Amino acid sequence: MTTELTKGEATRQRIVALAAELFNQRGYAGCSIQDIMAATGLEKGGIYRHFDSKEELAAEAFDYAWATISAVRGCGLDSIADPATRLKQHFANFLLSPSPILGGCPLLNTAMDADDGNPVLRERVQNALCAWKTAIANAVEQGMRSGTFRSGLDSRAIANQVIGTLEGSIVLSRIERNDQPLRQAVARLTHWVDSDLTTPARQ
Amino acid sequence: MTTELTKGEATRQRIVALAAELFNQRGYAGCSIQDIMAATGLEKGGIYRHFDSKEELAAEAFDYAWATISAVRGCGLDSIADPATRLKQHFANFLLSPSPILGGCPLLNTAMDADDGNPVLRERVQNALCAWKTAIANAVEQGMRSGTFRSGLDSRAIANQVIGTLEGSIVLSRIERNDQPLRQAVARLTHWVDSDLTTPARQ
Amino acid sequence: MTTELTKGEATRQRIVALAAELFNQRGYAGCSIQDIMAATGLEKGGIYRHFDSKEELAAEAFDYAWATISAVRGCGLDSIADPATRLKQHFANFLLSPSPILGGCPLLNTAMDADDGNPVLRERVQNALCAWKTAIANAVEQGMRSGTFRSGLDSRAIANQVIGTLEGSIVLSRIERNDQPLRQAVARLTHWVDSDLTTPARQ
Amino acid sequence: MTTELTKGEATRQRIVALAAELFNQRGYAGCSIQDIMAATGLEKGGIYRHFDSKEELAAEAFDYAWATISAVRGCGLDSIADPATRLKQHFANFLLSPSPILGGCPLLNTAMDADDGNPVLRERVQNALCAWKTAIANAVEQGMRSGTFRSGLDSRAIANQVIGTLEGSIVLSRIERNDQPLRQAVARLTHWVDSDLTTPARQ
DNA sequence: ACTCACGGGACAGCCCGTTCTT
DNA sequence: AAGAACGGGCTGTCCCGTGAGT
Repeated sequence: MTTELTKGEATRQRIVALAAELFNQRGYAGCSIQDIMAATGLEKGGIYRHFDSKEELAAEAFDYAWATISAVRGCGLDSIADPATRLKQHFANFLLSPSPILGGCPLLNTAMDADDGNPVLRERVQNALCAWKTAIANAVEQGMRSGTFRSGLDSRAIANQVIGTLEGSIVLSRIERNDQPLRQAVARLTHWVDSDLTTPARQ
Repeated sequence: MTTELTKGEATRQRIVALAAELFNQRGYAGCSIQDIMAATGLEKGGIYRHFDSKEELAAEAFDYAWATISAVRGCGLDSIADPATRLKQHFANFLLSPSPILGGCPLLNTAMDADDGNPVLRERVQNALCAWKTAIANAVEQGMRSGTFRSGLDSRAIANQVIGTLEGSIVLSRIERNDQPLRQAVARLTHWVDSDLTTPARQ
Repeated sequence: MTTELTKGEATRQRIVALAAELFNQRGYAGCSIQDIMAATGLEKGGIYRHFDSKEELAAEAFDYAWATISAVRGCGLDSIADPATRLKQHFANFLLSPSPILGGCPLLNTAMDADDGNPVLRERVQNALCAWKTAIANAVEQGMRSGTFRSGLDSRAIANQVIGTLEGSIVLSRIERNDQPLRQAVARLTHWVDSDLTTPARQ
Repeated sequence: MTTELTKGEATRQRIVALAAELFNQRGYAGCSIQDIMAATGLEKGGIYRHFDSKEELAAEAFDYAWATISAVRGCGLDSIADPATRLKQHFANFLLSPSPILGGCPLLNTAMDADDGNPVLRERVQNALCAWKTAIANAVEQGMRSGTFRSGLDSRAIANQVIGTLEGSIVLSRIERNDQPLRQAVARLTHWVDSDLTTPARQ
């Protein structure tokens, strides 16, 4: 079932998709409307027809980028019943390459950008982070209920660990232009799920 | 023994210190020379007398910020002979608060900022990261030689893990405006040193 | 029939007209874009949209000023067939007051300003002077051909005399803030045409 | 008899002489202290030791330039008793070349420069003009008293004519980079003295 | 008597975000 | 949807005048 789009709506989505990439690479302040004009081939009026301000466009671009990358990171997870396997697949998905959105993780990038003086974006980042964290925590709790994971785990703390480790190693990989740190992080998190979280009996 | 400074040098250092804070909070593109003028109380001529360009100032500001925060994070480490204890003290130093440089970790912030189109800054970030990583890896290797740590460890991989986890949780703490993720990361890394790296015999 | 102008063209002409006055009063170096901003009520972006540089604006402003003042000095001349009468009317037009362009003669002022280091303006001044000189010389030659003036006159030399005398007395009038020198010059030139140039027979 | 100068006074006069040339060529606004530093080989402090401000230096420079060029224009005049001959020698002196002060006539240049916003300079220009005018008028009146000139002449008006014609043709010569207009003016003024001012009897 | 570092202030040209007119 | 128009901010430069040092 293909969604039918008006011509205007198609243009709007094209702008969002291209802007998402640019904002993710150069940051909010580092990417001008001019840059987006060049990428889309539209004139200024053609862009401002669809968005009231750069900030609004940036917010939509973040949502788009986050949805896109979340789809990759969550790829195939729904069909996995076992929480441990599901988590490990989630980690493995981070190595799918190349990243669908150039410039690293939109969550990270936008968080840095929006930390000062852009409350609209900041809130979206917080919501995205919260949703991600909840998804991981839910998996952990489901695992505890089902006996896959040993009981007594702090699911929110584990989610923090997972996300922190992944995002941190994404930064390292970006600085070094080398995905080794990320691969190591995925390997270690995977091993951690098996060795520390899973109930000894089942292992 | 106080270092004697010329008036100009004192002004220059004052500019660097204030600019470091501003750049760290708002990013390179998000912080204008005007902002630095306002912070220092100097006029433009008074700033550009000391620096040829904004980029040069930013580079020096990063060096200053990194040196400052490195001093905090490395506080008291020299007098600790045991590598395991030294690493754990290093982790604990991340919780010293408030951070001497507002706005989070300069390495992280500058990495995001300089990733595109500022090769000068980028190189400094890479060097800083490399130095940090080497320091941790050296501690690990020293520990392996002395028997404190079990042999066969990949010191560079461990350094990646440590730095990735710390930086990642700093991002989370910043997004949530809550230092809990960072505290959890420090706790987990500390526990990890004791449980995974240290030789079973000694434990 | 009014000429229809786009909004931008109207703004552009307004800038030129106001800048012409300011440049003529204060000189190229003595009049900043800020001054023109204040006079026009426009911001910098609104001015630089229409002109690539201050120099380009100054060149157009000179052309405008010269065209304006030339219109005054040439007022009514086309309908005068007799060269002697036409010349005398030309002189008399210099006393029309107040000058449509404040600050004296644009030719003089711009010549002083552009003499060093502004070849673009300098050339326009030279062209303007050349055109003026030619117009006067043509009148003299026409007069010689028609018998109004005695033959054997050096028309270029006469033009030099006329222009030199007029411009020189404009300077004196400006220094003294008193139009008496200019009035005397006009009177003397007028008498000179009648007594020295005109053929004795006709007088 | 050589005037004995302290070292400081010699430096001061050297500054004035060099500044006079520069100001005359580039104008007050177009000539910076930096330029004078380069010309004199002095540092800024070495210049400001002798003058409180650029304006004061400019005023002295004008006086120097005017005195210098007046000496040339008045060269040999004192020993000429006959006013007509003296005036004609005065005119001829304008063709002495090269001008001792580059950049044209300081009176003209400074008048243009100082017309707006530099009352100190403006007054000196007015005084210089007044003195010049008086000198010419005095010669005319002396000639009328002695019978060399026909009576009834308006000596001030004649002075205006003379000065206006000379200064105007200096401008033309400068614009065209050709001293022909000035030579023609001198020739015409000389002829004028003989034909119009001198008593017919004597001629 | 002079040097040189220093800082305040203005300026030119550029670019960006946004609106208004087609 | 295009694009002209405009307000505003920003960077880097220059210049003037001061003051500490030599």
